[in-house]
Amino acid sequence: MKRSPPLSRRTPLQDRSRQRVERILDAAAQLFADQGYDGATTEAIAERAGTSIGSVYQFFPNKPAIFNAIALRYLERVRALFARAVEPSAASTWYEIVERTIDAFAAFHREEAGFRAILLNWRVSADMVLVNDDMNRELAQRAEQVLAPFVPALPPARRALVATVVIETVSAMLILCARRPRAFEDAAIVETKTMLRRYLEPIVTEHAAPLVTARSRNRVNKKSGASAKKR
Amino acid sequence: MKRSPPLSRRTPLQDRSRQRVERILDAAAQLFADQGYDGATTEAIAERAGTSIGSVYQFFPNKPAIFNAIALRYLERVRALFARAVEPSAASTWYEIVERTIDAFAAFHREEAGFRAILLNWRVSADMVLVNDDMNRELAQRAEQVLAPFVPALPPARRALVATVVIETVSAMLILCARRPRAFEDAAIVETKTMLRRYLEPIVTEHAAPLVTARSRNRVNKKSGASAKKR
Amino acid sequence: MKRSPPLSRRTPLQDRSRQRVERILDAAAQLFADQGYDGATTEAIAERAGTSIGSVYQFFPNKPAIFNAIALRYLERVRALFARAVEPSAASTWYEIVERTIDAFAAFHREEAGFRAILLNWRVSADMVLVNDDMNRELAQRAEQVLAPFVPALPPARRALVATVVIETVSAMLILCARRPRAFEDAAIVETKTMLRRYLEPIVTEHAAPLVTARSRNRVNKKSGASAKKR
Amino acid sequence: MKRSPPLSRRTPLQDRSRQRVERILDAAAQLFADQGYDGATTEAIAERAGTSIGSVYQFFPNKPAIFNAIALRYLERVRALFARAVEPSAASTWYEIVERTIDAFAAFHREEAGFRAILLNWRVSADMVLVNDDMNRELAQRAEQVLAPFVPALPPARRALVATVVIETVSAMLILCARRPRAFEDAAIVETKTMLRRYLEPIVTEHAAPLVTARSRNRVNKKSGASAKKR
DNA sequence: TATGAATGAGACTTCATTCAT
DNA sequence: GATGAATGAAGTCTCATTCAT
Repeated sequence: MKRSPPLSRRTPLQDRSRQRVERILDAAAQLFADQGYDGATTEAIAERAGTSIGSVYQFFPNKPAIFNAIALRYLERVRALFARAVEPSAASTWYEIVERTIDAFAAFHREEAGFRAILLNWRVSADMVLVNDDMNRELAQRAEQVLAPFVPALPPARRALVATVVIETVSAMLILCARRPRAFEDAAIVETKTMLRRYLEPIVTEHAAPLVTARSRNRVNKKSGASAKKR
Repeated sequence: MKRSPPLSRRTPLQDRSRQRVERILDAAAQLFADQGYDGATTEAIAERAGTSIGSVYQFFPNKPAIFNAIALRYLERVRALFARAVEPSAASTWYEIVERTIDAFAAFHREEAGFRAILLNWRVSADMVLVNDDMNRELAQRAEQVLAPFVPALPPARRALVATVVIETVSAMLILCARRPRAFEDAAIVETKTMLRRYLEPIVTEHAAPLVTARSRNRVNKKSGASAKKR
Repeated sequence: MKRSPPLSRRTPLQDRSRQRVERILDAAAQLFADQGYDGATTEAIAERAGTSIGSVYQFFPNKPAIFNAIALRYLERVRALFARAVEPSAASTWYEIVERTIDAFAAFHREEAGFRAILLNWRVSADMVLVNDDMNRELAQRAEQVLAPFVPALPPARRALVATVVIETVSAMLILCARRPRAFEDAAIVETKTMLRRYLEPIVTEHAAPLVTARSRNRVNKKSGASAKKR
Repeated sequence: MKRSPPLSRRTPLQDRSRQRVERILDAAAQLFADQGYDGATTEAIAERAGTSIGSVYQFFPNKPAIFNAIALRYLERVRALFARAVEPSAASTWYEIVERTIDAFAAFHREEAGFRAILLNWRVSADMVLVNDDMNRELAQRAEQVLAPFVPALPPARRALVATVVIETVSAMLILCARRPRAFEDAAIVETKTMLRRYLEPIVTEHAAPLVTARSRNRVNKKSGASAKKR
């Protein structure tokens, strides 16, 4: 009897809801960036999102939950960003991957004020889950996997540590750059790349393969050596 | 009543004041460490300091000022720490200095919960000054000076950048360690030292001496070596 | 579409509406009983009624209206209850009627949690009408009529007062019993009956008949059992 | 050194606090009476008390606590009222005590709007403790003690029940009177006294003493009989 | 100067009610 | 009619800061 497609009725509603949620998150991210977490009131978030405070609380139980949702949303983008940067396109040396990844993240940090806001406003207390640390942990795990083929002879524990050091270093440098003029950023990124290249090169060379022939070892040396010379 | 010699009276008074201020800062640092900045109410700080909220406001205009004062107090200790670690005792290679400094800071981070609290609770907004960034900036400047004799041929701009990268890297790793089990810390410090050694070694080697062979001099001269010599 | 005979269509519609209203009232009564008036949200009422909040507001202009409707619904049942209890079946003495009525109401109170909820949640403010007071007022009027034949000589004003006192007393005792263990209830009802018998007996005896001889009046005064027997 | 009497400093503070608390309770009682419990906002209470909302929350953790405090304050007065009414002044018959008590409570109900507000605004939910029921329970216990000497042969359980019935009856009648014109009240009180006299008289007579001589029984009879005749 | 009661702006949150679909 | 997302007024409560004693 009520055969009219329920989806055609539901879907726009759900779409509107989703849009509303997105608008709330956008507004909150902007305000967190402009005023800091504390400075952004839930009322102001609702207003900037063009909705009512009641609607905000329909979707989020409290303010930290909004923060968490933004962080989660950025985590998705960060995952995609990372996946794209490290995807094994032809002829990628390990250092090309490192460079590409750093550049991609630098651009992301530079363009996404909301992302910087999340990184800068994270608190130990206040019900905030999934933050800086967690994001970096996940990235480090993915970096491990990317690193693995290049250093098959490296013990997993050390490999995890190396990945963590790399990720944390890049993260720290990018957060630092957010507080410095643009000119600094460019130079700092170059420097960071240099540091990581010099750090990783011996590791890759030494653990390139559990048993390597002279030929393959040479090949490896030439490869990384060449890219290293470029800078 | 106000007849007694002002000095003999003043001094104990000032002493008492100073003690009170110290007690307030100690209490606040502990509470910031335990509950976070927001979680620590001014009332709680006063109570733990064994004084009244009114007295707290006699010495500090507002809550961020307390935070800043703690940061400032730690800055003094950090300065001393750094000065001791880098002081040119006989036969110190550049790498020995780096290691000593890292070890000293690692111990400081480990033992001073209040210091960690300052680093972890710092906010962009909220009138908080002179933390993390500013401290690191100052440390970087001092590191530059320490570095200088080892790399006389390094252009000052690059030297500043290198110092900044080193300081920020160490800082980031120590903050990371604050959130990880102790076992991680030991390994991570070793790794960090390795990274910095590999990063700095070529820099020191290449810009080691003001007097170089003609060939190397030529290469150096082409690239800002002159300005380094003047100094 | 609106071609079908209005009546045949109307009736099921109205039936459905009526059912929906009943379900809403049932749900609300239960929730008022369980959570109190304030604790029962309109949303929860709609949900328990298996309908939507919008539909609730199709039938009731606001929350107090729901409360009032429940009260009204119970008033109907209370009327029927009272009517049945006092109906002049053969050989009813006035006291038998009193007892029967008390027993009937006690059972009703005991079994109808929703009814107790109405009595306990009624407020002076908040647009609540027709509860407790109004219900008791109406019952008192009916009680007057029941009482009348037994005390034809009692001035109407006093008769109204007596009826009110009786009704309010029973009402108070039953509400009290709602908060006490069952054992208390049984004893309290016996006691209440005793009190009302002793209270009413002299009244009935004294005003038994509009015209009495001096002799009969004297006789009656000595012992009121006679009047009871007469009926 | 700081020998100045601390009490002279403290006491006025405590006095002011106490006064403030009293003012808050007065204001709240008035508002509960005027607007009902829900209608009285904590803000309005603070304003009428000539203080700030913050101060209100310094003394009371939440709104129900204010209600409870008022109830408690009235409980004290009710205790005093009851104690005075029943105190064994010379030549008090049991019925004189009943009458005096009812009159005292009637006056209290009539004059204390705040007390009526408490009785009318009590809720099942909402953290309200010590209410109507509890107050009546306590009064019933005291009434038991008052009753005891007059009915030494009455089993304690029945005595408790009788006391409860009496207290609840009076309570119900006085609450009823609060909603009726003054003229009604006067008549209703007379009627209530009559009912209670008729109810209690046989009880007192029958259980006056476990073993009584003819003389003492006569005395008792004359006593209660006399007072009964007065009305 | 020390105290802590008092202040009150403003935060978060709830829920009765409306209204577009 | 039915639905339930959206609304926003209004509530309770916290806590940094002030100020009279």
